[in-house]
Order: sequence, then C-alpha cells, then structure tokens
Amino acid sequence: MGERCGGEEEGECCSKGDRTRRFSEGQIRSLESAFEAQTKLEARQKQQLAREIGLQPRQVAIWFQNKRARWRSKQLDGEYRALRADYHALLSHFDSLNKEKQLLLKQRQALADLLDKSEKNDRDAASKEERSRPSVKEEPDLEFAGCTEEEDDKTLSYFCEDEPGPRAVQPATASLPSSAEKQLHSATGRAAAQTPSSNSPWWEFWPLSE
DNA sequence: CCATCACCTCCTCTTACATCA
DNA sequence: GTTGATGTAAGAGGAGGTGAT
Repeated sequence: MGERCGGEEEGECCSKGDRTRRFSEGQIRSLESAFEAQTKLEARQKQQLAREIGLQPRQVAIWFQNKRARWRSKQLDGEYRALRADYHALLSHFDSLNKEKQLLLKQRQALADLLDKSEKNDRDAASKEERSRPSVKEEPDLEFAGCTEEEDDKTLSYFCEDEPGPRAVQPATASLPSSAEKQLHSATGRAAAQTPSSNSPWWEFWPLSE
C-alpha cells in the first residue's frame, strides 16, 4: 500500500500542475539538515517540519523517501568503487607474485638439473675409486636415499616431497659449487610453498582477467 | 490463541516535468 | 529553438508491521 492522498496526512494532494515545482532553497536546506540528523522521521517530527517549512507532511515524507533512495544509491556506488579499487590492487599484487613464482620455478629447475649432474659425477668418481681398490667396502657416511635425515638444509626435505624432482641428494660432501648451493638455499626456501602438486593452491585458479 | 482485515509506512520502479549543456 | 541527459517531485503498487475484531 502506498502513501495515498488522504492517508496519514491531513493535507490534500498536490495538483498535477504542482507536480514538479521545485522546493525552495530554504526548504531544501531544512530538509537536508533534518535528514543529516536522522534518515527517517517520526510522524510528529514530520508534521512539525512540514509546518515549519510550509509543505504538506506528505511532501516531506516523499522527499525523505526519495532522499533515502538517492542516498543508498550513492552509498552503493561508493562501495562499488572501493571494492573495485581493492580488486585491482589485489590483482596487481597477484600478478607480481605470479611472475615471481614463475621465476623461482625456473631457478628451481635449473638447480635441480645442476644437482642431477653433480650427483652423476659423484657416482662416476665413486665407481672409479671402487674399481681402483676393490677389497675395501665402506658404508656411506649418511643415508639419504630415504630422506630420513633431519637436516636443517630444507633442500633435502623439499625435494623429498611429492615432487617430480630429484629424490636422493648427496650430503655436503657432494661437489655442489658453493654459489649453486647458495642459490638452491635461497630459491628452495621461498619456493617450497609452491609445489604444483595435485592439491594446487588457490592462486592456480585465480582468474587473470576481469 | 488464531485468522482476518484495515491501516500505515517503507521500498522500488516509473512518470512527468524542469533545467542545463 | 531543438534535443538529449540529468535531476527531482510525485504516483503506483507490493511487502511487511500493527492493532482491532
């Protein structure tokens, strides 16, 4: 049910000719300040305000209704803009993180290749040595094949997760060049959380465009 | 207690007109 | 002077709350 003429207010309907007559600046000022105080008026307040500014209570009620609608629309617009700005900032951050991720994955692959090569060299050297003195049989210093050692080198545990990369890594005795080792430490330390396994992280599915 | 009705207020959408570039 | 965009007062109708019966 609408606010019909003759309903809550005692005033008569505005004639059609009055329909779009703008309110005076003073009336608008009073209405605006009342709206700032409260966006909904009690019946008595409405009557009083209407009397003060020379309008029908129904006109005051309608002005408040329209004002609330415009106000909400403005609020929504502001919220939308803020959310859109947040989204774009987040998207930009995501892009830079994604680039960094790709770079780290490349580095990881390069270092894994390097480790493979180094491991192969070690094996070749060991078998040569074995052949030169066949009577002596030694246990290796450490058992790495199962990755059971509690090393503080994260490299070991990292490559032993469900990764397609190398599984058995020789200990510090391996002939890994020191610079490569440093790179490996820094690279794996940050890339460890980005294993492209079956349970991929959320950002794998993040849409890259709006 | 409940169902129904009348009345009121609010909301949303729309209309009619005014104003401005 | 005309026209399209925009703003605004008000109409129309639906939804929900409330009190009386």
